[in-house]
Amino acid sequence: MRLAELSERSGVSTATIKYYLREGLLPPGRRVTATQAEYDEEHLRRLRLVRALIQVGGVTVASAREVLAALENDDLDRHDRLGTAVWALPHGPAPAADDPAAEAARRSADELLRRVGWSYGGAAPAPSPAYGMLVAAIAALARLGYPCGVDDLEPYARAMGRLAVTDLDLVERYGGSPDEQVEAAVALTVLYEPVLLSLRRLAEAEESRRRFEER
Amino acid sequence: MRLAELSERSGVSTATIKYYLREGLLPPGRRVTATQAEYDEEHLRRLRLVRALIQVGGVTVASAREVLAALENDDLDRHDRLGTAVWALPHGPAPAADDPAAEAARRSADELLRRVGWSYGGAAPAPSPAYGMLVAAIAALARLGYPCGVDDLEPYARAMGRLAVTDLDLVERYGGSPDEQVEAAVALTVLYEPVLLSLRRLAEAEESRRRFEER
DNA sequence: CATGCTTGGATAGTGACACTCTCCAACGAG
DNA sequence: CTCGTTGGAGAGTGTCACTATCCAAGCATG
Repeated sequence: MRLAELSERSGVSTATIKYYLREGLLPPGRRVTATQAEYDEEHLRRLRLVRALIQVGGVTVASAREVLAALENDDLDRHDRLGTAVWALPHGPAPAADDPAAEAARRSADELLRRVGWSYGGAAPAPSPAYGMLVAAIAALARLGYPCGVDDLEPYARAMGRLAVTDLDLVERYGGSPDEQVEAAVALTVLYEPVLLSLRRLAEAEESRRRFEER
Repeated sequence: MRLAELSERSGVSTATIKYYLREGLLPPGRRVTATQAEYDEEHLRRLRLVRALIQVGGVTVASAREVLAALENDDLDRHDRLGTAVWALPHGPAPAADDPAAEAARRSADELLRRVGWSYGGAAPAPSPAYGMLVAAIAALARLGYPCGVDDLEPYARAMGRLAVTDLDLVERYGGSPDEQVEAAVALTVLYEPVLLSLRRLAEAEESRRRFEER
């Protein structure tokens, strides 16, 4: 199909598709003549994934490029490809090393991860960016004086541990080749984030109504 | 304290504090002379909350202003103030009404909320922005062909329902006046989001290692 | 073949956003 | 008195995700 049809079927403007091509988020089409190119279903699928990452997942163009590159790296096994892709997802700046609140937060995080038995934290050779994100969030909570001790955090960690099992069950049930499974795992990681956050807000509204509403 | 001291104790530059004052995120200080103003602990606390919302929670300045305004609206009870504040939190654009994927997603979302017994969904007089966020995310998943049926989503909703109870337990244990509790509820809603997401990514890495790592 | 529309590629521009810089008059410590 | 500091206001900066404009090369039709 031509660029115009790719645009029509994806709902993305031709200008934006050209931008993605330039930025390397989409592989170039098969050149037919000097000024025309042909795109296929794979391009459409990839384009939809890019849109979902950027619009729904809030991933930046630069991060999306890294994520997609990791997905296509045939040198890695499934676990490492998934790890590398998730590594590239956006995460706030790592907390400063000299901040006392960050230092305490780091200790809380380490103790939490030890309790639930996860690696990839501060003790790992290369802690995941998600670990830095966790430390920054705990430090911010502590600075504001809100409860964020290990006992407070543990139920959240256990809940996420259970959900991760559900996540990967979905991925395996989704089936497909290992390549497709890795792509599915990344897509589900990112796209289920707004699902989780919106469900949590709805659940909190419900619970707040039960506890606080005055009639 | 002077602006400079407020800056020092919060770690926010004076230029940025002036910007927040201009934008109405921070109430003006008590004017001492024509060119000097005095700030107190309440300003410091508010400033830290603003920073946490913006930097850790990823809330925009405009949204933060609305959230803070809702917190101070004395006309509402606790539940409504919390609801209004959470209402103002950022959420993607609501899905188009004429999109068939969005329409199917809306039906899934409605069925899901019916199953777990929550209001504030599509059937409510004014559905929460979180509902729109949920529909948009489900629609994106469906367009990509990933599993997002009601049965797939239900465990996530139930998990978030349980966490919401934990959230509000934290708020009530935190104590303080109703005003402070509402502020705590908003802060915990926003600041626990990165905690949840980072824990989920760490948990997925762990689960992926268990299932996929080749040795 | 002439005409006029479409296509893909390159370049520069736009608008939103969160700051950040510059200037200025009024303090106030030495 | 002087000279650095303070708070306020407006303009400027850097980033980011597009988006509008050009242009030359097709292709479709008379």
